[in-house]
Amino acid sequence: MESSNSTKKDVAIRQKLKDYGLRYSKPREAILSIFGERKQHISAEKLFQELKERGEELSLSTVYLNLRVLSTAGLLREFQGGNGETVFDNNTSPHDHLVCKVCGTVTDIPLTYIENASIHRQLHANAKQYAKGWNIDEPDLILQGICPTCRT
Amino acid sequence: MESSNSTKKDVAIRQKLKDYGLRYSKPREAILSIFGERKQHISAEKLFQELKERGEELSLSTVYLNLRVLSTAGLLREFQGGNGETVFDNNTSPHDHLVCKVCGTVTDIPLTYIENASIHRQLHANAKQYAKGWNIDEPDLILQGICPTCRT
DNA sequence: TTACGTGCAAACGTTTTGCACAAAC
DNA sequence: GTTTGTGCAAAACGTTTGCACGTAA
Repeated sequence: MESSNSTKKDVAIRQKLKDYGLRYSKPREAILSIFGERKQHISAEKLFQELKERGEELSLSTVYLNLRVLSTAGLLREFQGGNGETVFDNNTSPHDHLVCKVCGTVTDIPLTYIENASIHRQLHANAKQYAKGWNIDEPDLILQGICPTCRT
Repeated sequence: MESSNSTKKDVAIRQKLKDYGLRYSKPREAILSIFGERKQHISAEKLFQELKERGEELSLSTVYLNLRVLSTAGLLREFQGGNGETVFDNNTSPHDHLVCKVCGTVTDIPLTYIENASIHRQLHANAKQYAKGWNIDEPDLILQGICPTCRT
């Protein structure tokens, strides 16, 4: 059972780690496995809870450490949520973010809706013009607002 | 000396507090006084240091508390800096923000450069279209990048 | 066998909170 | 006189770090 459960995905994740120059470890596989399924941002603490629920045995500090390592390597993207939590998602699908000022919820805004090429080209050009010396080649756009739940 | 030093500005700040339904206190005056001068974002800790340098006697917890109160009242704007610090600026002049992913530096991008009306109208329209139920009437745009200092 | 990942516990920096006192209205 | 702000110290929270051990290559 266990071996049949850890065949294809296992191999894919091992390869991905190798591609990014990282060693394989069970915690890393578990973490990447979750990010592979859910295309949603998640905090270290919540990720740790989810891993525990799945029966994974790893420590919180390992989660923190690997989220950093994986982000630095480029496998994950990291940014500040609205309530002081650092949040991660996988870096594969380009999209912008909508952050609730009240509860900190982070919601994706897919390319097709907000990130049309013209807007980003303008933003990028203008920012570059003003922020000389900055490296903003990857336009990572964050809009703030108040989510439906918090409006009440 | 002291009374002549606290005439006009004092009165203006007292009035502003009253307008926003807040009581006057010496710490609040000192805090608003700083935000009135510098149109720059500042963290609670740095604000506390600056107040101490000016000879103001107030506690760090009072700074935190009042930054919250003043933000909630609408006198200040609050958002997450790049390194887990919450940062505040006064809410008077509309502008966007450029945040360094490495050191957390927050740089203003004035209206004229990045926030031209057309971009914001597009962003706003698109976000509204997608993020139904969200309240994003105040487009507060955050661009991420790496600042000149951290590029090396 | 060497370099790197892990777990634990302790430390850290930022922010919040409880309480007794003081000041504003 | 009542309501609200303050200072202090302690606690809470998210995150990092040091170290001894374990595991991948």
